[in-house]
Amino acid sequence: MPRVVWTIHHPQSDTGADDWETSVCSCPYREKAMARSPSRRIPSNHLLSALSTADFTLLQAHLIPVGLELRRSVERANKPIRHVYFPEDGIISVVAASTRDRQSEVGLIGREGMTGINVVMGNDRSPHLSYVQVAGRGQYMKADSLRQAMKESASMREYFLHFAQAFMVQTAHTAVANGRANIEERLARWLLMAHDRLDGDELPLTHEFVALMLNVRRAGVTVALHGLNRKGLVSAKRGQIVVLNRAGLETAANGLYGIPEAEYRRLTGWRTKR
Amino acid sequence: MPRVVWTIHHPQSDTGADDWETSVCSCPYREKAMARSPSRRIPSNHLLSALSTADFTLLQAHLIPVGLELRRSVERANKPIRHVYFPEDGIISVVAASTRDRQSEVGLIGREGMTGINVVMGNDRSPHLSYVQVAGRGQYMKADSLRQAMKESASMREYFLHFAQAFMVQTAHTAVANGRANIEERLARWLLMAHDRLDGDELPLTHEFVALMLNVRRAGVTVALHGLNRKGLVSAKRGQIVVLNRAGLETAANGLYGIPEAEYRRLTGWRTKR
DNA sequence: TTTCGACCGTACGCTTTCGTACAATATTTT
DNA sequence: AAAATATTGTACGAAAGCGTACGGTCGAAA
Repeated sequence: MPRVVWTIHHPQSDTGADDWETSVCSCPYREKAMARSPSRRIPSNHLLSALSTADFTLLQAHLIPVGLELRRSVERANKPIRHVYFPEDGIISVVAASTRDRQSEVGLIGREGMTGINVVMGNDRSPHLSYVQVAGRGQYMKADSLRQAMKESASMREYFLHFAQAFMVQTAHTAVANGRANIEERLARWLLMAHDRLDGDELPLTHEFVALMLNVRRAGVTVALHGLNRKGLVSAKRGQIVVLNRAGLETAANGLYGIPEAEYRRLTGWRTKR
Repeated sequence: MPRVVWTIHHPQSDTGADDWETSVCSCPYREKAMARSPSRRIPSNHLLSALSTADFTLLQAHLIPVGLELRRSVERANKPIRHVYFPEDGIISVVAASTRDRQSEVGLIGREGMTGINVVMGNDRSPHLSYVQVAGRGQYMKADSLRQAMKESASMREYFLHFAQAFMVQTAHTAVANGRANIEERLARWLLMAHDRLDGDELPLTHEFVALMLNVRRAGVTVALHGLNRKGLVSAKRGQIVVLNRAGLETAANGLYGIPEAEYRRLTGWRTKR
């Protein structure tokens, strides 16, 4: 396998965090929260928008809008976690590294969640690393502030723990996918997960990049993508994959997509795209 | 793939739970606990033995010794969890099922831990199932009693959450192993994990059985086992695999073994065999 | 002691994926 | 506009693993 190429072209990485305030979240939790407190400025991160007003207030002063630039390192392996991120657009991926050249994505976090699960679970580090894989924007805050807020609010702590549980299920299904699915199935699953976490249907992804995520050859992704294309499920331009038919992709994922998503729904109220 | 054959021969399954009181745990945590309260009857489950006397007292009255018979179902997918188990010998495995015939082991629990992580995390169910994969013995209690105890003791709750975190790391590395390792490497990893959780060096496992765990052909296990045998790391009889050289197996696992184990150590104090 | 089923060793053709390579095209830089 | 670079399409032999099958052996039950 060739060395990882990190100078990947990502059109989205230019946009920065300028327009984060104008973004729209159609999830019903937001409407409810709006009704509770119309003046409250609610970020489109699902966890933040679903918090009660009281809980959100505990966090509000600590949250800082931030652009998630491609490759920004969010957590390092076995180093103290200083900040946690609540993405609103873009993807942060969690990677387990057994050796330096044997890394593998084990989970993916976007607008449905947060980084720093270990902080939520009462710890300060983990052997995984995570970094921004698709540029976007979000909010972040000091890990210590989060700890303080969770100490003050049991409901917040419980809610974030629910998210952690759903994330565990995602990781488990990554293991299943790696063990028992072919490239096309895994690609379908990954595209759906990315689609859920990004604005629009056009995903700014190169084949090389997706290959990294799936731990397969770049050429393998190209071929699998042609397969999905032939079925009319996606179209592809240079550096871009367009989702045309979500339902079809779910079929193509052959049971690998859906169970973790149902857990996100059940435990945190987050709905994926339809 | 032929339908799962569950009538596997397991010598150990006869022994039942008769001798659980006589088993010895050499972990230093036990010694310490003994010193604190010499009359306290400490199970050889690591989590239980490492609890403070006060915390253990909260659980003690609820714990019931139990034989873990092969195939006993411990948790069902999406069904309320009624009991949690603290194994002392034997292996319980956690399985994610994307479809009925596409199951995959995502984690493995023995004397270092407990089932019911979801209960610890404030929930009552999970989409995974778990059942006894290698017969043994342990203690179990009602999930509600555990909830009550955790409500009364923050330190217990935190400690069990630490275990849950280490378990997450194990799951993540299962994903890595499934994605990037060959059969022999995965076999070495799995044997080490099983060895850590069972008494003695003789593991009562058939090839068919290990193949189920690793999601590979039975014949693939046979061949891989010969590879390890040729290197002098294991020997094998009918229905039994004997670990001869742990250090060698760790080398053979090629980086796939060790990181989760270090987390168990760091977060819960559990030491694997040497 | 014999019988029978569980378990293990081995083989063969097939499929998937890999590693690698090279050319063609799109985009950015000079 | 030309050059450099990034990205994609495609190909080919090699390797790993699969599905399947069959015979041999061990151990438990009759």
